[in-house]
Amino acid sequence: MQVADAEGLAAVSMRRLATELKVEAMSIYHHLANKDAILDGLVELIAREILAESASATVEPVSDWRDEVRARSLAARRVMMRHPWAPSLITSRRAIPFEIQAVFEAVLAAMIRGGLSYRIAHRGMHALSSMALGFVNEPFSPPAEGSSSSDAAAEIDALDPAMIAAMADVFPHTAAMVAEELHAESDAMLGWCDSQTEFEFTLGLLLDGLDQAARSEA
Amino acid sequence: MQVADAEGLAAVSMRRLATELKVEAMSIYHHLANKDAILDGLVELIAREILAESASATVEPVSDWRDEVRARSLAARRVMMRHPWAPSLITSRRAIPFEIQAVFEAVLAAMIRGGLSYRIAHRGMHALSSMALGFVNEPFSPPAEGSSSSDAAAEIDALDPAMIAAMADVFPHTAAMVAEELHAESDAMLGWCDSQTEFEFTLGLLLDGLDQAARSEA
DNA sequence: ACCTGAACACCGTTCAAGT
DNA sequence: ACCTGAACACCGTTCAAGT
Repeated sequence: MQVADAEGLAAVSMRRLATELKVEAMSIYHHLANKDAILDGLVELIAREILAESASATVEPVSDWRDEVRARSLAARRVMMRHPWAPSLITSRRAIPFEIQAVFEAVLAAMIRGGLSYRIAHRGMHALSSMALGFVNEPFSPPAEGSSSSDAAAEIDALDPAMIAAMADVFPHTAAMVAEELHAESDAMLGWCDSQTEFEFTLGLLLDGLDQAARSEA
Repeated sequence: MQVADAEGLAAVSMRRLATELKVEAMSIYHHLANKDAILDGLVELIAREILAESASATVEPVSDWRDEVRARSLAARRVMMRHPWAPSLITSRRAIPFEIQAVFEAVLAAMIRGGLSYRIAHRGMHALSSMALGFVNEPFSPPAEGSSSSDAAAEIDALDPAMIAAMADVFPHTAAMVAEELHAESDAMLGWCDSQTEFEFTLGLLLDGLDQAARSEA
């Protein structure tokens, strides 16, 4: 992380990391599978930093859900600004890592506590994360590039009810949202997130909001 | 572009491109300065494709500015979906390329024709492009990473009135927006785009819109 | 003017060999 | 169990040499 912050993510190489650790590059492979493990670790550090940074947002019981979501969004942004390489790294990972999922769960929980339906909250999650990260992978459908047929099988497995039930303990709101949206969906073939619908929803929110801002300005 | 679409941007290497052209890798350097020129070319192709794709959006004189902006946003999205490597490539470029600037100008023009102030339109541009691309560089302040002091000088030069006047012929609305925002700004030291303000504005738009969607649902 | 081969300084990763 | 050196198949780029 120090190397990435100082010289960019491109400077983070196995050989560079090795010299930083005063060891040969090949020694690292005795402790970590490959470079992907290091990148996963970086994402994990970012997620933990976001949770720590947003700890202040959860102290007092808030009246308006927007206050907590706003505070958490701004906290995430502060972390991203400290580590400008983070957004593109996170979005480039094939699946959403566990730790990032935990960040999402916290925001989702705030929305649900605020009385939003899972449907609206789901769309809100897409809107907020696209603002902070750009295009974001769906939690359970990583088509990514170079996805082999075995990966496709893994996607389908990840959507089965047993998997969702197992997740309910750790991320209750996320699991509930997935379950409800899956149930409502008639054609689950396209994946439970219809990105096109999410995009158009966010677009409508922004356009209507801008229009209103323009009117209240005049 | 064919290689990038088929195998991802990582597959686009000088050596690979050379074999594709049935030539040695080093020959390319007699025609192009370096790999950056190839990446610039890819961005240029994407921008042209967006303009072609949104051509249909500009045919009829529209009553509501939101219709044209929506059509252009969806056109841009269709192009991005065809070339999933494009958003991260575009955002990773240090400055906004001329051709992408032309795409922005067209959207901005639609907003201004619709009666939006430059201030609201400016914020709208940030909101829309962060949705489509994630964090986006400011057109005249590419801090990027590894920016040398000479780059910093170039930034300041790009903001001088002569530069803005020269741009007015090509991108009139963009130039007008920059001029007006620069004038309004008391402390131009921080750059004419205050990213924090833009972020909070978009965030507020989304939160208020979600709240309204939740209320109208109930 | 255009192309090429060898070379340099890098990558991630494997594998047999050391302690 | 942990580390290492050599090696393999890649990068972008330079430079002197070819036609």
